[in-house]
Amino acid sequence: MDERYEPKQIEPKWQAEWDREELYLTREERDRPKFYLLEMFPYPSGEGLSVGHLHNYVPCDVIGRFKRMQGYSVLHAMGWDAFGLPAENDAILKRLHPRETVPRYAANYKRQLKLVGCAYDWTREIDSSTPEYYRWTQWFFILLFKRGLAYRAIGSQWWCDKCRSVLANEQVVDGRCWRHGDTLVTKKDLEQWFFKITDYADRLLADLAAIDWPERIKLMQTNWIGRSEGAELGFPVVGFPDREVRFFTTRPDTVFGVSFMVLAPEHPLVAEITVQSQRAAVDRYVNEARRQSDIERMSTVKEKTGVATGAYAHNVFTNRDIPIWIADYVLMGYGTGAIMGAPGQDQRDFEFASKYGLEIPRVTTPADGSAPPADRAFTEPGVAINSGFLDRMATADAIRAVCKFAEEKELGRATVSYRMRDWLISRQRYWGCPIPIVYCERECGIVPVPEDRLPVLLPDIKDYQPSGTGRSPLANISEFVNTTCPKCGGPARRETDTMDGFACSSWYFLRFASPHFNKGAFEPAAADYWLPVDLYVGGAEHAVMHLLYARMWTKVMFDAGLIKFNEPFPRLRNQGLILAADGSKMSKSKGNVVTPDAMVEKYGADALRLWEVFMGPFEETTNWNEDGVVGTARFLGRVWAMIRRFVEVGCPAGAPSADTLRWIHKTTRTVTDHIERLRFNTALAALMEELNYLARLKPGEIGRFAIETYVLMLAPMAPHIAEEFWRALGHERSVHLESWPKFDPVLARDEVVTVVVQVNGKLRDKLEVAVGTSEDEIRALALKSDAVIRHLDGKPPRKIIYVPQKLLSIVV
RNA sequence: GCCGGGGUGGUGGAACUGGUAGACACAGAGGACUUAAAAUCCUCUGGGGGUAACUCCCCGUGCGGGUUCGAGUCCCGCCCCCGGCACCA
Repeated sequence: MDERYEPKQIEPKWQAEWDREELYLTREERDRPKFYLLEMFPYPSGEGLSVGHLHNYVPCDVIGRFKRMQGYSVLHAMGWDAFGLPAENDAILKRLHPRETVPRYAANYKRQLKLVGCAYDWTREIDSSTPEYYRWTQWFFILLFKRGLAYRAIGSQWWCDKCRSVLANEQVVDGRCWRHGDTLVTKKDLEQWFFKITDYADRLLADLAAIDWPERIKLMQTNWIGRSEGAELGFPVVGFPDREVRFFTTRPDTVFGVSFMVLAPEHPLVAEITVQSQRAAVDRYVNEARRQSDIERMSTVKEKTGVATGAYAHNVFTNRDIPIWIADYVLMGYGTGAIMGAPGQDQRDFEFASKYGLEIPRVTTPADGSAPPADRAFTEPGVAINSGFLDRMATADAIRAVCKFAEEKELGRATVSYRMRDWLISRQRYWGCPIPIVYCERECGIVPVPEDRLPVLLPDIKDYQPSGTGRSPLANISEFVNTTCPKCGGPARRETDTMDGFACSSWYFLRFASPHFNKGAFEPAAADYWLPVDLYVGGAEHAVMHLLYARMWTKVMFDAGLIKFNEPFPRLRNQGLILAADGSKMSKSKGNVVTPDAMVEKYGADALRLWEVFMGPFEETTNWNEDGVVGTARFLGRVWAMIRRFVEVGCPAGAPSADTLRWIHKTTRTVTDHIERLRFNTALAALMEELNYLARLKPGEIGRFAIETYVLMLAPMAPHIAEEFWRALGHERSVHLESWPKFDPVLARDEVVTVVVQVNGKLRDKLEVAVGTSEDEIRALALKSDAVIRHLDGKPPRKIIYVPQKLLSIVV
């Protein structure tokens, strides 16, 4: 060993050696317990990895190495979420081609991950933009299609002018595009492909109970799915014998208080029922609503607006005709696009009715007999009044009664509504997985491409820029578009839209189990062994996108009998964000990105790794502070000095003292426990504490056992230096093939404990006593203590509380 | 507005189920080594006060109350920060 710790002398050397030994190939030994560890696979960006990204990858690498040492077969691989808008947008900006940039960026990510010593099995690397991969994305599309879960529909869709494509609901954030925060989305009428995720709403909701995920992610999904129980009812339109306004309500008990109806401006009935005198005003309002951005339209602070259609509906409960209005607070996409106005019991309806002078009947009153508020709606459950056959019923009973009545009279039924919409997956873009569908020009209609003719290859074209016409650039490639119908052989045209990038990431976790399998998306036996993922780690930003989609696809595969599990990620954790030193986000445009390359150059990969885990709790957001790397580098230098001294005197076997033995076992216990609980910062602190103890001893007093145990525990976090130590200690084989040390709880036990003595709840003395000292002895010792006597002030103790081996509390 | 998460020294953060607040580090101060500097090592380091000295005293985990022998931790009421949702009938 050199006198000084020089990371540059050892890190490249061991990385090359590990590669040569193929140390990190997955050991797929099916009789061993398995551990499938997975980070959300990244979209390789041109900016490369920052030290912020490593706050995810380094701790996961620690877990993978730790589990491997514990004897698990570990699957830990990396791949690239390469298809999709982010990659294409970047290439457009740089006037390059994604086919060129994506592999280049991915290679750079890979280089950086290797630079910091991450132990991925690179023989399992995957790239979602390669035909070997997207062939199976297409296969899944067809699976969904065949199961009735992929359908085509026309409708008003979110459109981003910068992406020049439609977007899914999940990709619209605050009325803006998820990739272009400065661009408000608009609506466009297009025929599009959807996945019927709403069919899975109930299961996606119910199965959340059984998975170990951060509570806040579960909540976001729960809110996103937005399940509401209620009833769907219909009131006839006066003067239109075969027309009715159908509406959904969560409060069918308030039907006797319905004094008006409101349709969404886009509602198809509007054009039909509007009376001549109102037509101009209605048209103006509808156009205005369409022009408005949704961020304006959905603002809750905005005053309610609306226009009467002049038409009336018949409230079959009150037997009265009530006006039908249109208003933009009613959304076409939820329920039926129409509501009943019950202003006495709904605050929004109350505001609307107040503004337009509509009647405000009160049909619910507080159960305790108090008066309902006069200046707003009473929205709580209570007791029905002025409600015919519902009078005096509690809200819950009245709801049931109305549903029963409605079913008997065929007016409607109890039902459940969700705010989640189907997943719009068509994109009018080039860089995505082609949708494997053909439109037959004779009579076969929509025909899926047969499985044995997959993949539908993405043509290699130069001008891939989105057209903005609502059609993908693929529509201009006649060789691609024109084909024959797989069914009848007649002339046919290909679907030219590509899939949302989130389709590719909805099944990739299965691909790692058998990444080169070419007879299916995955090899069943491999999937059975490895899946589901034992620990899934990624950012919280995917809560209602990737994480919801992947759960849906998994359930589809489960239903199709392809896999035996129905949740892909039973245990999920979100790593905390690393911000720049000033608390802002790291970005190239701000020039505040700290790269692993710079940190490795300055301090070495191991010191960087240690600081990544030491700077704070894994799941919490922290600001980057380079000074900390100095500290972890210094720590490694001190370990180096200790081990060098030990090696120089010939690695004496030594006979550790009881104290030393206790330190070893206690530290092993702490480090094991804390890594398991993903508390890497405190695991490392325990190793630092033990070093502070060991470094004061002479090599002969420490002994080989203590040194080796220490090196083994350091290995997952600082793999290079640990390898250097291990070999210097005379071992032929890599430290990373060794077993994780076990601790002996008996040897870890303290011989002396500190018992705290309190008088009236304040700490007054500390007694160092042998473990097992009796309460009586401790009481006697405490009452003899000068400090205690002083604070007792001559009074006799009224009460003494004893917490064994910990504390004695005297009350006077 | 609603729903989560959080607020602890100069800084990052420790403190398992109510039981020694500030582990482990960073920064800072002083000292050793050195011609000097860097590196390294040692000591001190929440605030205030007291003492010849100490094993001394008081205060202290966003704010105000409460429960308890004992509260960073539990309860009630506020303030602030971060994240999510936001007219979903």
